Formats: sequence, structure tokens, C-alpha cells
Amino acid sequence: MATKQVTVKDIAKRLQLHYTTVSKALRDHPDISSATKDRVLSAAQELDYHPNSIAKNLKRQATSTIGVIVPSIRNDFFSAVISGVEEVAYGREFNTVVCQSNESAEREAIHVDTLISNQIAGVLACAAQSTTSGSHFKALQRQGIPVVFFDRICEDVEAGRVVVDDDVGAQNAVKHLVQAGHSRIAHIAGPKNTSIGRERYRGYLTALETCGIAVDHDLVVYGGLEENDGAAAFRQLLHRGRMPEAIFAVNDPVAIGAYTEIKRHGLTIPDNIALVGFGNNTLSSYLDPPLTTVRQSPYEIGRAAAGMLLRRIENPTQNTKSEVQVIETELVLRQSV
Amino acid sequence: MATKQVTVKDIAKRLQLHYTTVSKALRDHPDISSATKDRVLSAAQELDYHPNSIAKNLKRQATSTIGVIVPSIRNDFFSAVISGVEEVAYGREFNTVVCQSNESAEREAIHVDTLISNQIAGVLACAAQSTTSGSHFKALQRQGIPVVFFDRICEDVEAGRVVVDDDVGAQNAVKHLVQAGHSRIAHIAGPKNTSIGRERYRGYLTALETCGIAVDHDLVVYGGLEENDGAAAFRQLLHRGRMPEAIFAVNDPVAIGAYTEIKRHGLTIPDNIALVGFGNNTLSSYLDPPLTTVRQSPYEIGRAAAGMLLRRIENPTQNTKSEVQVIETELVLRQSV
DNA sequence: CTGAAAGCGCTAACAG
DNA sequence: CTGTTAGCGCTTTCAG
Repeated sequence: MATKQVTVKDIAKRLQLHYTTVSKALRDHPDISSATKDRVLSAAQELDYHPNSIAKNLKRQATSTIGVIVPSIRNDFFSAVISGVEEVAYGREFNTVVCQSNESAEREAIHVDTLISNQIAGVLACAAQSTTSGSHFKALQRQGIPVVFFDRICEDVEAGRVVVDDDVGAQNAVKHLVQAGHSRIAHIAGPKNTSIGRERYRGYLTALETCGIAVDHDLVVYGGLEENDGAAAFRQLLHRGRMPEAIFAVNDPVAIGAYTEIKRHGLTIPDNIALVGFGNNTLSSYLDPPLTTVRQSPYEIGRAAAGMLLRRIENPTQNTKSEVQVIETELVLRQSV
Repeated sequence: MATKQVTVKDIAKRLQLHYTTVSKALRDHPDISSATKDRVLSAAQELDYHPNSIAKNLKRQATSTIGVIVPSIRNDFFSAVISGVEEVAYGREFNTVVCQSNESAEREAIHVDTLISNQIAGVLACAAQSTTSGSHFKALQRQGIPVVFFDRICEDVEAGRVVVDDDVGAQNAVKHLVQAGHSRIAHIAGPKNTSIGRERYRGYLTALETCGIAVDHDLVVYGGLEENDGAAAFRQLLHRGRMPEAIFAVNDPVAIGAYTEIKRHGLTIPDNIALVGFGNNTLSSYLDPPLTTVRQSPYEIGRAAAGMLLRRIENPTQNTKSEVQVIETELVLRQSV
């Protein structure tokens, strides 16, 4: 701070008024005559006055800032979510602070801590892969700060949730593969400790069952959620012996990793192997062949999550109630099947 | 705030100490005996105490939060920049608030205003397309808040700048097209009022000149910076008559728009038309054929910009000096030429 | 309609 | 080593 901040007192001094009068005038308080209001306003303008939100927030014991914790901003899906969040937050005069967990529960906890210290109005979070206990999120709630999870939820925390129907989305994806004539359908699954990993795996099982196909556990490979995990998983499938006819991957990055690896092995999609992802990342439609996948509408998820959070901020009694909003998924048919 | 916040006073009360003693103990002040420090620390733990940063910030008249203003978070390039920013900010115990301008100068100004009110420690910005005057950025500087521009700078503001050498990057791209045997090289240019639009256009001109090719202004189309702008621009080129042999687009999204449109017209890349972009967006390497483009290292740009900003925050005398850091570009050769 | 006083939670300067 | 006092900029009573 090079220049000393201009405060209500400076305006008051110049106008020979008391500073509380100025404060009221600036907030258009009915007490104050419009004549003085005008004087105050123009003086504020001249002096380049900017109200100090910090002081205001200290006084009112609350802020208009929401925190968003995502594994990584560099990710089509999350950046779209954040964009949606920022959009509705901006419209309601809220600020958005963004935190990256890098999939680390520890870093997530640190972020939560500083958010609490900053009297954050509410928090949106997608749980990190390594997050097993939700204790840091419970700390937020103990402070009366509402929490809404999106995408990957923390099951032991009673909070708002905005999710897609992972189970049904996965079922549709797998059923589509069956309808295309495949029965040896592999699944490149996500981490067992993420909700999306579990749910999509469940959908895979249900679909096979529904279609009367016996589950072959040799066709299921567990891995992470990123591109290199998909590549590694495909190599592992190859290693295990008989090639699958089709693969359902836990998400698009993983599908794309597999996709690249499949091509590297001189195989063609969908002739040798059909492939379905989950998420409809931007990339997927540009691949050759374009990837069949499950649309997730991340921007909408962000908007919905922010909406739910703001509702809870304004309605603090509900804060620790569970509440689920499910965003529709849709199978996007393209040429990888 | 459902639960009343726990403050130093609560700890003091329980321990029969004065609250300032508690404050000092918590900050590990040498005044305090380690015995009392221990008592204070464990009491803090028990009571679930979280220091109030708002009060602290009010006291010290400064925050540890930096603001980032980008046109849109949903953009490969910007989300990578933000990720880099957040990364170094986190390492230096700074928070990051993210604002979207949606390319609107007005919205940018509003964001600046609330950032000032929140006593932001510094601001990183990529100027919106519609930003012609930098007066709102100057308002930041009047408050002693350092500003660093990245990617698109605001030329009338003396501030830090982290850019790539757009001119040279563009020259290399165009020279590559010449070396590939093309001479009718079109340019899909960006808006004239953005620095990247102007500089890359300049590089295009210089390259042609250097190679002894006369500039044909019919081969230059101006447009925006997004995918649909690229598609529209290509249609316009077709409309004007003789087809170019090659196109240099102001950035990857525009190149991709053109790419899609070229394919839609049944033309093949690079046989009918060669294509070069700028930015090396993730998408570009997955296209078929993959796009030749100029690598920009957005994550590095973000890291560098944040580094420069933090340096300026710690060194407030420099704040209104111009200082430029240029991030290397590199031509990434792929199959679109 | 305008002014005075108190306090949000914390820290810094000074006294004991 | 611990306590006192004052104040960051603002809002909110309550008096005039």
C-alpha cells in the first residue's frame, strides 16, 4: 500500500461532517438528506474513495466469498464447473476463490483451514482422490459454513450434493456396447475410494447383469482418473491375455489414454476395439474417430452447485442436511463404437 | 454463521489469561513462556479455534490474496495459466481469487472495483477484447496495488508484463509455411485492439516480407478469437475468390474453427490447404491431422506472472514501472502443414 | 436530519 | 513474562 487509503473520515473531514453521516450517506440511508448525499457522493468520487470490504466484513461477521476446491483447474471438466460457479456467484455479487487440491487430502485440509479463517460464506468441493475422511469438511460445518459437493462426494459428510447419475450413465454406456453386439466388455475403473469410481463400476455390473452377460473380473482394471492411467490400464488388459471387444472407461481422460495406446498398438477403433468414455470432454468430439461418451454438462453442474450453495448460505438452518440434485446425463453417440 | 466464532477471548477466559497474551502465544511470540504457550495451544485445539484473517487483515491493512482476471476460465489456455498462478501463490501462502471478464471491459472494471475494496494484494490480468482504456487498471495502481498483465496487455498502463514473443512466434509459423512451398498464405487475424492480434499480424507481415512475398490484403481476414470466428473467417476467404494455399490463424481455437470448416467443405489438410495455429492448446495434438502450432506454455506463463506479481507486492516501489518478461515460444511441427 | 459511542477480532506499543 | 490501552474502517444503536 503505497498511498494511504481514503476512508469515510477523509470524506467527512473535507465536508465538515461526522464520519458516520458519511457512512450513512454512502449507503443511501433514509436518515440523510439528498443534498448531503450528493455532496458526499461527489466528494467520494473526487477523493477516489473505495469502501473497505474487510472492515465491513469484520463488522458483519461474514463475507460474500465462496470457495471452490477442485483437484486441478487444468482439466476441461473442472474449469467448466468453475466457470459456471463464477458466473452465478458474480450474478449474486459473490466472489469466487479457487483452490487446487492436486488430489491431495492434506492440501485440501489446508485450503479448508484458510477458507475458515477467511470467513468464507460457503464451500464447493470435489473430493480429492486421497480423501478418505471428511473431517476437514466437517470442520467447515462446525463453523456454520455450508458445504456442497459436486462430482465426487464425501459420503461421510452430510452436505449438499450435485452429481450426475453415475450409475445410470454407466449402465447406458455399457448397454450401448452390448447392443452394438459386444459381450466381452472390459471396464477401466476409477479408484475405489472415489464415489464416481464406485458408482460407474456399479453401473457396469448392473448393465452386464441386465443383459445376461456374466461378469469376467479379468476384464476389470482399476486405476486413476487421468490419461496415463488409461494407457497403463490398457497395457494391463493386453497383458492379461484375451483382448476385450469393447472398453468402457471411467472417464474421458482415461478413455483417451486407452485410445492413444490402442492406436499405438496398431489396432483400430471401433473395428478391433470399441470404446466409450464418460464426461464428454471437449477433446472427445475431435478425436478420430470421435469418442462415444456420456455427457455430463459441467458448466450446468457448476451453476447448480453454486445455486444450491447460495441457497444454503441464505438459509443457514439447512446447512448440515443432505440434499441431492442430480444433473441429467445423456449418451452421446459417436464413431468409437 | 450458526455457531458463534471462537476468538482469542474465549481461550483467554478459559485459561484465566488476558486475551493479548493468548494472541501472542498463538503467534509464538518470545515474550510468552513455553508453558503458557502449550496451554494456549491445546485450549485452542479443544475449542476448535480458527484465527480470524479478516480481523488480522484489517489490522495490517493488507491481505495475502491475489486476483486473476481472465476473459474466460473455460479455455484451455487460461485455465492452465490460472493453475500455474494458483500453484505459486499457494506455495507462498497466498490465495487466488478468479474473475471472468467474458471479454467485457465493463465487467472487468467491476471486478477491479471489488478487488480494490477487498484490499487485494495484487492483480494479474489478461485484458478483455473490448478493453480499450486501461483506466480501471490505473485505479488499482493509484491504490498502490501492483498489476501484471499476461498474454494480452493494456498498452497504456505501465505495469508488469508476461508475454510470449508474439511477433517472432508468428514469423516462425509463417516462414515454416513458406519453406513448405507455399506463397499464397492467408492470415486469420485477431481483433486489432488486442495486443496479440496486432503483434501476430505484424509477425505475419514481416515473415512475408523477409521471404520476398508480396502481401495480398485479400488474404487477411479479421475476426474474434474463438472457434466460430475461425469458421466464419474461412468462409469469408472462400467468398473472396481464389483459395489460399495455407492459413496462419491468430490462435488455436480460431485455427480449429477454420479446420472444421475446411473439412466440411470436403477439402483436406494439408493437401488442399495447410494450416498453422498459435497456442498449442491441448486439443490441437489430437486433431486428425494434428495441428502445427506455436507452443506458448500457459502454465509457465501463469507461474512467471505470479512470480513477478509477488515480487512487486514485496517491493512496492517498483509497482508502476514497466517490466517485461518474455516466455519462449517454439514451433511445434505436426501434420497440418 | 446529524452526531456520539461502542464494538467486530486482532495486533502493537507500552506499562507493570 | 503478563496485562493495558488503543486503533485498523466500518456499521449500529441511541441521543440530540
